[in-house]
Amino acid sequence: MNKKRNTKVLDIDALTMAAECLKALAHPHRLQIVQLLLSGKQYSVNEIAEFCELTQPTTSDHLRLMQRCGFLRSQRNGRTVYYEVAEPHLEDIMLCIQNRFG
Amino acid sequence: MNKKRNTKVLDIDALTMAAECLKALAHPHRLQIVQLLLSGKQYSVNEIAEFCELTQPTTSDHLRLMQRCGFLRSQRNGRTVYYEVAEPHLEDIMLCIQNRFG
DNA sequence: TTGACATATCGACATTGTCCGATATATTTG
DNA sequence: CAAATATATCGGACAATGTCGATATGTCAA
Repeated sequence: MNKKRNTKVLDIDALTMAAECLKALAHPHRLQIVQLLLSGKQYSVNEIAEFCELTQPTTSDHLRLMQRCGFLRSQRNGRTVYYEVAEPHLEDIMLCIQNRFG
Repeated sequence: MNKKRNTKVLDIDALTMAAECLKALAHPHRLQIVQLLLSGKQYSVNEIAEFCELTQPTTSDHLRLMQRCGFLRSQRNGRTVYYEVAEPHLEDIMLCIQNRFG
């Protein structure tokens, strides 16, 4: 027992947290970043900025936002910081999205 | 061939549409409404407003927003308008969310 | 230590989102 | 038609977000 399966109806506090995380995904460039990082590789801030055609500070803002809610993780190597996916569920959600819009 | 399976990498235009839809979900009360409607039943605006403890106009705003992006559908019966889920993928996405936060 | 490079943070500004009260529209009932 | 009920829309107040340039911090190389 206490298998603690999913599919539980969430209360308003859990829904508030979920909404925060959804907001962190609900942006074209942030989705683009997630898609890039889901390839499994790590990418530097500059590589991501170039890929998304964003300025470096804006890119850094997006990355920080997604890191704050646990979607991404960063790792410094010398003067370069590499970002990667930290939340396995991200792949499921991106599959839902690609399934709906692809 | 042309099985046109999902899991395609989306371009920036598709990601922009996806982000719009995610924004429509990224709100505590709207998630609460979706959870309620996913029970399969239809609910009137007033029932939803009472359930979410919102005013009637605010509830109507939320419902309209989710209807505009195809998540919900409405149906008038007399002077009452009933809302229900129109997008089957909503269930998958809510399962992802409940799986992550439940 | 100095210079160069990569990233993070800050301040300002425009845009958007949320919410409500007031009011308009639609429908039924008398 | 008038009153009552259910919903939709509008206008405005206020908060949150997105973006950038300027600049700070961190790291390496010489």
